[in-house]
Amino acid sequence: MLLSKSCLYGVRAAMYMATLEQSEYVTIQQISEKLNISFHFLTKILQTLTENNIMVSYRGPKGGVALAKPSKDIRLIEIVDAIDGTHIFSECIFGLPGCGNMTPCPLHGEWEREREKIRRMFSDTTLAMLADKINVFNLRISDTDSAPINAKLLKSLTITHRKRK
Amino acid sequence: MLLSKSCLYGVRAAMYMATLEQSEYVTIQQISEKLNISFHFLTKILQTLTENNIMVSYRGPKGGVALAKPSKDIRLIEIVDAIDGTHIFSECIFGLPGCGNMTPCPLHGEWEREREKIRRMFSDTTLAMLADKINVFNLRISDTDSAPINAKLLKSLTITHRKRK
DNA sequence: AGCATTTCAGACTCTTTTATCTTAAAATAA
DNA sequence: TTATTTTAAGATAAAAGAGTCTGAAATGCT
Repeated sequence: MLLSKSCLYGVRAAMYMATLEQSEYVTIQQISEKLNISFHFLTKILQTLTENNIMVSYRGPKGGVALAKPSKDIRLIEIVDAIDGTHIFSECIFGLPGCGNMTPCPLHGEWEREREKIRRMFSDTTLAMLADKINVFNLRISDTDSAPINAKLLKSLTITHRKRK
Repeated sequence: MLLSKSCLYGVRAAMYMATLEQSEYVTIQQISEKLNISFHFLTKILQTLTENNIMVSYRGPKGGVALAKPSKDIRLIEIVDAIDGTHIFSECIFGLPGCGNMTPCPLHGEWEREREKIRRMFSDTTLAMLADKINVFNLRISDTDSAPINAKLLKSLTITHRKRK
């Protein structure tokens, strides 16, 4: 698994909040129920995101968490970096410490290119983009509800979105 | 980490054996010392590879393990599939079960493309190719010995190898 | 002020992965 | 046969990841 479970939960929570697109606080309880994630576990994860200024939190009644910035200004890579760390995208594919341009492993160059593409995928994607897709196509974000969609329609969007870059 | 430690160790051991390119058995003891991997742990990993017909083993004096086929006929993907399983390259990036073309997650299309490229990287690479690189450029395969190389020279090889496809 | 609500902080448990240790089994050579 | 070398197999231990629980701190409401 490329991303840890904590990271996946954090991303999914952030996507959910982006789909609401409201300036009010949402309780972690609500998010955990909607996404079918353990409340206490999610609490810990979202704490990390508030520490990293991706979310803001407020205690007490009417409290909860909210995105710290408009969803169009939050990129997936910020969340991944905050929770799983930046090393994912600098690590040797064979786990060799010190693998780099000067002392490369046999697949260093190839993997460097691939992991850079993945990183770009994460940094090219904003929460707003994801939220749009989720709303327009009723895409799945939880592991419980299924959301059968118009696959052909989605494909066309995906390609368009790619070409724009 | 994309690949488990077991998988990394298995790949490194296979690469090492490919650099020797001899038809005789190599003891796991020797491999573990050369690559600085726990002997008993490596033994278990290589057992998996013999079960999957990637290596053959022989007990007793003069025994050890050997590649089951010429190194040019063994592709990296075989080792990865044998140890970490094939699910790596079919998994949803957000870990959502059932994510697919009919019920996709918001990044399904993008990730499907990337993971397919990674899989291709593994299936395009044979042990012989890796062994060649290691021998010619004295590349590192262990975490102990460092092997400073001619970076510019390597880069040219890497690009050539890419263009051939 | 007192109470209910909600995040925060830390300790704790459970599970999986990683690693080690011990003994058995197989093959070889003397 | 017997000693030796080596993989096979299983039990156990350590570390990391995933998840749970409890109490404290902050906030709003009555």
